[in-house]
Amino acid sequence: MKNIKFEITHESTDTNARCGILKTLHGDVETPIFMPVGTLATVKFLSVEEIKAIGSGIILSNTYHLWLRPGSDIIEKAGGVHKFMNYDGPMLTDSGGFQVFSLADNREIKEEGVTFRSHLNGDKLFLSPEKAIQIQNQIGADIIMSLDECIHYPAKHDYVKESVDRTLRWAKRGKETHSRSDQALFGIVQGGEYEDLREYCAKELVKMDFDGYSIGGTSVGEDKETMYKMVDYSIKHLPHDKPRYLMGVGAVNDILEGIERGVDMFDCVLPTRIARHGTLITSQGRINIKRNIYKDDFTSLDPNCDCYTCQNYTKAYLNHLYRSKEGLGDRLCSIHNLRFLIKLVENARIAIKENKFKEYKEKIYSEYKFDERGF
RNA sequence: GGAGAAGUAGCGAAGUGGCUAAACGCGGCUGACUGUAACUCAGCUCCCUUCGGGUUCGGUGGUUCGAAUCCGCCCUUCUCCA
Repeated sequence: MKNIKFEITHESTDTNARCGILKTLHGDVETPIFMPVGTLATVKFLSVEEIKAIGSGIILSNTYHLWLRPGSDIIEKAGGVHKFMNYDGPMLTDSGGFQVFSLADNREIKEEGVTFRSHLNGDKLFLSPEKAIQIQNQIGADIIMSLDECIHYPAKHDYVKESVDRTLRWAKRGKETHSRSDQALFGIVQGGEYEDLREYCAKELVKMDFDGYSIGGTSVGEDKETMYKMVDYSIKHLPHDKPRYLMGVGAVNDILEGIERGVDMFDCVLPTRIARHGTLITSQGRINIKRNIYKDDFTSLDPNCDCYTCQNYTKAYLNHLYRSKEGLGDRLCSIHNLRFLIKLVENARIAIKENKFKEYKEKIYSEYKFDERGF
């Protein structure tokens, strides 16, 4: 049984952007795609029905977090993560590699794997590339990731080289461990901001022949221009006919820049996290709905948005929900932010098919007011 | 009418001679957030301001080198008894 199939349906003539279909056993996903993050087998605050209603084609979950709670055995016993959370669409799991980065205070990296201190109770945990795959086999997502080391920025060339070599050995070990033919396995390109290391890592991964390739180690503190270079350096050496996934990227301009460079998949916690913190992404830029000026603003968030929130609620009401710390606000704003990005990418697909992606990007940029840092 | 208790910044509440423009919490304002330890975190919140300065702790008059803190009187609120 073939795990996934990727078909390129259109290549834009004005940029490197392309459209495709990712066929999984839980349904087809049109690319480019933005994937909402549901770390603990839940996109925070949203029901599966709501996730589907916003047009989400595929969602993410996380190996490290599900391993700790409820435990991958429980998920396996439930019949896999799809059944566990009552979701029948495509799903992807991250390997725990990002937690090697984000829980850096509590871990030690060795050739064999990573020793963690559980962020929940301090338990000593050991995650190896084999273990990361075994857990993901138990969880049962359609697409799974190799364990990688996501490196801080900036990092010295020597260290990055050493780390990339280890990530490559981990990728190989993970691939040899992978036992489920119904799950696609992606390798992850690292290499920091160094062109030679990105190239080296990409080429070595391609030799191992993964089902798809992720670009990792971005949005870890570098400026945007550097990040785009990291993408350029990596993507250049990836096979044309395999999906490319830019991990952890979800700012409006970053998605558009990624698509322009030939990225097929994105995921990011940004839309859901900032939604919970009261920040909303609109076609005119970000707004903070908690601000006083929205207290009696009875217009909708974004006149151009077709989401449930914009169709039914006013800024004044959302402002009230946040001031009152009512969870409905977090939910409604998460729906909006996710729908905004999903729609952004849906329209990008249309533009690509018409060979007008560049024009599309420029139109978005002309309306969207970025702050001085580019968000 | 009598007996107690209390009045501190928008609110609640510490402080009971100098280290106090006054802890802390709430409320308010602003900002951050990119493969989720995040319904979180950071800053500001008497007035003018860059340093710095100016007015504060119910009112008023004292004591003291120095008072939100001690004393007198006045005002207000609460509780209990008649």
